[in-house]
Amino acid sequence: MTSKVRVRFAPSPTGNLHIGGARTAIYNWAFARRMGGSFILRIEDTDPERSTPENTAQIIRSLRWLGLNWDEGPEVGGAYGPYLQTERFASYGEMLELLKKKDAVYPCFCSPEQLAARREAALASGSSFIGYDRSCRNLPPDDVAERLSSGACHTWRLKVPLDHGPVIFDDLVFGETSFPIEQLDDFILVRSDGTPTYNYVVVVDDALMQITHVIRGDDHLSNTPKQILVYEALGLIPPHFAHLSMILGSDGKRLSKRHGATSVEAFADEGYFPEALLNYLALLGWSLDGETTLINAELLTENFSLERVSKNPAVFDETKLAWINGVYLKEMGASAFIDALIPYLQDYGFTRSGSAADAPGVLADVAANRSWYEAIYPLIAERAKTLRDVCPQIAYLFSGGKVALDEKSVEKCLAAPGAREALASSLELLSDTALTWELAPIETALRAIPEQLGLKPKVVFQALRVALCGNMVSPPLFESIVLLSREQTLSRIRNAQETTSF
RNA sequence: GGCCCGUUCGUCUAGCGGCCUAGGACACCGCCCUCUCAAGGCGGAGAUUCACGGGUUCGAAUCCCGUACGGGCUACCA
Repeated sequence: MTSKVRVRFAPSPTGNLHIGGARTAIYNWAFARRMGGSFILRIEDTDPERSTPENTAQIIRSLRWLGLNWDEGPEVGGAYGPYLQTERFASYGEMLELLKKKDAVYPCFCSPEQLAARREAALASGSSFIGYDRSCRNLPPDDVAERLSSGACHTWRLKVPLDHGPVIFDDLVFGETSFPIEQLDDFILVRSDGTPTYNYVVVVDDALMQITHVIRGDDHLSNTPKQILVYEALGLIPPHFAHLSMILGSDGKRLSKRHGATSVEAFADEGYFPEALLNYLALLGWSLDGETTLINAELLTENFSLERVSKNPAVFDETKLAWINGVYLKEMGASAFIDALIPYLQDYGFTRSGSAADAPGVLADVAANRSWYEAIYPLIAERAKTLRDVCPQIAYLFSGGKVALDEKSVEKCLAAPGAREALASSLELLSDTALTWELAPIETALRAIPEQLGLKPKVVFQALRVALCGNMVSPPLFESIVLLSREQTLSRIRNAQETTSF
């Protein structure tokens, strides 16, 4: 086949975009870009009960957030539209007429109750085949015509060619796969209410949109032979298929809400970067070479290949995602970091003027104190995995002249022998207005204290840390002092002295 | 029940007949660095030798057949 590659991602908007769907979308996109083909987004919204426009909008937002772009689909249009299945009903009807003309389908008048009863009976009798028994397949033509004209309730079923032989296709991930024809029943194409079923619409849409490669979850592997039969009934050549194995939770079961965050949106809210999620998902089930753990969109789209997609299901490991996210955090730079952090600062209500009622908005505060905010970045970049991690760690920078002291830390560091002297000396040195409020002079001055007092550096600095940051664990001390300003630093030391005086 | 698919360190994976006494990454442990925590550097443990059992072959994690386990389909859901 020499025609241009055309692939699609076809989510059904019955919820938000999940990790599994996101990975399928990424692989389709990467494959299209790698092959110089087209990536198409099609919304499968034929289930009116569960599909909503909100979900569609949400899915599109998540795909965009991930950095994916499509050549055809909602929002961008294209020559093979519409791209919402609910707007494509006419073609399903036309194709049904074609199938009727080819005598490839027949009406079935069995009721759902009858079918269920027969299925149960078949199951109970130990029969290996529990599909439709084809009782309407050979009804006398006159009878059929009569029932049809009298408006009898009926579905349309595919007339599976009995002499077909096994349905064989070469899956681009799983290799040659074969299904015995006896296992395939005359499944329903069009329901009694006139709506088409999934295995029918997906074929019509993919055919009409001239999709060349169907890349989707392997829960569809067993549906593939049915769809191939529809292609054949229509007189069409089926596309290539590539099935992707599932993503599992840590317990080895299919990933679901039970496992915590599973939607792309949830990860975005947690403060994961799109580049990091894309990176992680790209390598969850596909590998560049077995060595590469960090990959960006460019490298991915230059090298993606279906041959290197893994057949095994993969367990989703948020710890590794977090590690990757940390790498991106460390590399993004102060400016981008602060921009990304703003929503979280707003969440916590952090501004330089503390929680005063007349505090300016976070946006204005950041704009007015840009360099101060950017100075936070080197303090935190190595200590946080996600943006949401950041705020608790930098809360002490936003509490003004006072900081809440952690009890345990006070006990361990402020109540320790030498702590009082350390605070007193620090207060004295830092009060000296001759001391320039910059990192080097501050650090030089404070580093002299341990020797002067005959104390271990650790004792002195931990006491000061607790006094200033409220906790024995914090970002670097001297840098924090610079950010806190002389006024706040002195105030916090005095405050700590009061707490510890006895 | 039937059909289909899968099975390499805890996890993601490399491996497509000899380079494997199985490599990388995350996680884990230790040491170094150090004002704490991280980060970083160095090292370690970790796969009863590649689910198990048979073959094929001079030679198998790699090919074939069974078994076990897991998953999917078997809907007038998608």
